[in-house]
Amino acid sequence: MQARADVFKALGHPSRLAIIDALASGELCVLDLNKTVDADMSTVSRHLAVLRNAGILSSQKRGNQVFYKLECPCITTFYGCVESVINGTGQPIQLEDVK
Amino acid sequence: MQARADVFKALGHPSRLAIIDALASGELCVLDLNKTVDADMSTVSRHLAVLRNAGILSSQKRGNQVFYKLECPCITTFYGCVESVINGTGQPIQLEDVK
DNA sequence: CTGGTATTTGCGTATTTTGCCAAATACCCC
DNA sequence: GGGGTATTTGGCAAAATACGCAAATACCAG
Repeated sequence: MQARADVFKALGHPSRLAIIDALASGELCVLDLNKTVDADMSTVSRHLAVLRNAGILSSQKRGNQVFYKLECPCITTFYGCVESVINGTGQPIQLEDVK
Repeated sequence: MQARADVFKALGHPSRLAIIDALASGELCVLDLNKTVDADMSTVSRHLAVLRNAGILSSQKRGNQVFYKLECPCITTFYGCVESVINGTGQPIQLEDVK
């Protein structure tokens, strides 16, 4: 249960979701990812470490750079469900609660 | 993107996952949930608020008590994928990286 | 309205997360 | 070896989370 929570926790940051989005179309190096995330490169590197430690990404060093890859593309299939949560599909959500 | 992250963040705590598990079979009141979670009732209440604010649960007050219900049962379909992340199914995960 | 049960909220504290800078490390090319 | 690029790590401060206790609130029953 803690292990599950760790995976979700790793997904619980906008920058990390942006990284996953970027990696959905193929592997990228840190510098590439840094262009899409708008944070210090060291910060991006730490986000990548979080995702890698959770098992969501894998890394491979090639020459000068480190390439990251989505280890589990099924992650992106979550989004449909997450969107429905956000939009309140299924049941009305009290908007003042969602805020 | 922030909204997505908020949903995942809400899922990123073992007690909250336990709550979702318990609610998978039907709605329950706070006292019932408190039995399955092992934390102060006030803490459980706060976890419930987090899940509700994320749109994952809805609440309905009936008489003396408040019943919580899974708003989006598709959440539990995440688990298959999460398990595969945990187990490293799909692609080999370097264990020394996952640590 | 009084007592009792169910739930939430205020508050203080401990812990975790985030993010930057600067320094360290790794690797390539010359 | 020396310089340059790519990435990670140490250290620190700010912000967010987690959690228990006690108090507040809501509601039912008598």
